[in-house]
Amino acid sequence: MNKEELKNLIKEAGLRVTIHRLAVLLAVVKAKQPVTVYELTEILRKKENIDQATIYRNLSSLHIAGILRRLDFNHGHAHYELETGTASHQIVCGKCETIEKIEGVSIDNAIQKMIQKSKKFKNTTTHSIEVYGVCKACV
Amino acid sequence: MNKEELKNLIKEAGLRVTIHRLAVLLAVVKAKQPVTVYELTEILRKKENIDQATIYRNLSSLHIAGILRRLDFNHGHAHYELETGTASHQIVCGKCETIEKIEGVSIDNAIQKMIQKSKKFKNTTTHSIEVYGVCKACV
DNA sequence: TCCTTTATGCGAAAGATTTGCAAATACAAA
DNA sequence: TTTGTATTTGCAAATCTTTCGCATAAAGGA
Ligand SMILES: [Mn+2]
Ligand SMILES: [Mn+2]
Ligand SMILES: [Zn+2]
Ligand SMILES: [Zn+2]
Repeated sequence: MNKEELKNLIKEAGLRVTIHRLAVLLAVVKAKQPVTVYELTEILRKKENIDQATIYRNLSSLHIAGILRRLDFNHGHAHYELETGTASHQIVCGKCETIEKIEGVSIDNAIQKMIQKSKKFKNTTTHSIEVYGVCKACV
Repeated sequence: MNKEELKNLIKEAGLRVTIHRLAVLLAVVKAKQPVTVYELTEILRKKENIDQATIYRNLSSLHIAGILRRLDFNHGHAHYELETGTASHQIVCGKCETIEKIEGVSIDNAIQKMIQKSKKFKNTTTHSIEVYGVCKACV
């Protein structure tokens, strides 16, 4: 995902391509893990002169537009990552705040079964699995 | 899970069985969905004279003891349910705050694969799947 | 360039959770 | 049953996270 592609994502969502919005999106995409507002503030305040409220508003608009995914991990604060498709699988340490993203494992069958069993939902868009444990560093 | 069994859970965790702690646990267990602090406050303030801080502290101690599971659902506040085993599977509406618990779908194979792929974790304890979509009422 | 809508900065407010401290309570030992 | 000590609670204040109001600035189509 290069800068031009990200610009197009924003445009296609009907949002305006501002310096700050692009910078927020770029920072989320560059991060190796789902990134918090606190971390984004650190990253962006150095280069840009960007207000905290602007970060929150852009994360929100990009999330509503379906460009970003929001994850909480039961940390009491939000984390964001690029909404790439339908799945986001992570292992989360219950002691420290380590998160490890795991790719390449599908649970599509299980999701289909869940939708079949559901009474309130006809179909779904995305899903996330959080597997909890204690990481090697914390054992 | 009756009151005596819950008392034993608390004792086995090395915690003291106080009226408030038992009331909090009982209220969580009785709820049909993962319950929020706000809801617990409403429920418990009527019968008991219990402070908000006491609710938070008991939810925390019961969670740390492994008796309660905490779930956020990206709502910006915590929800709690009884920690029954290893899995908690929900479908969550992205518009309203509807949550539907789905039971009877296993993803143990996928979890095993995730642990195999992990570099930071040797084993794990619990997991949750949140499937996101828009519920029939919100479509 | 002009116009209208959308985005931003700033400060304040709201919502969620945690903390310090003194008083009350649980419960094991005597 | 009484006593002693560690845990729990109430209360108020603090902290952390997120949202909002409003005036100004910027985006982007006409
Ligand atoms: Mn975090
Ligand atoms: Mn909720
Ligand atoms: Zn850890
Ligand atoms: Zn809904």
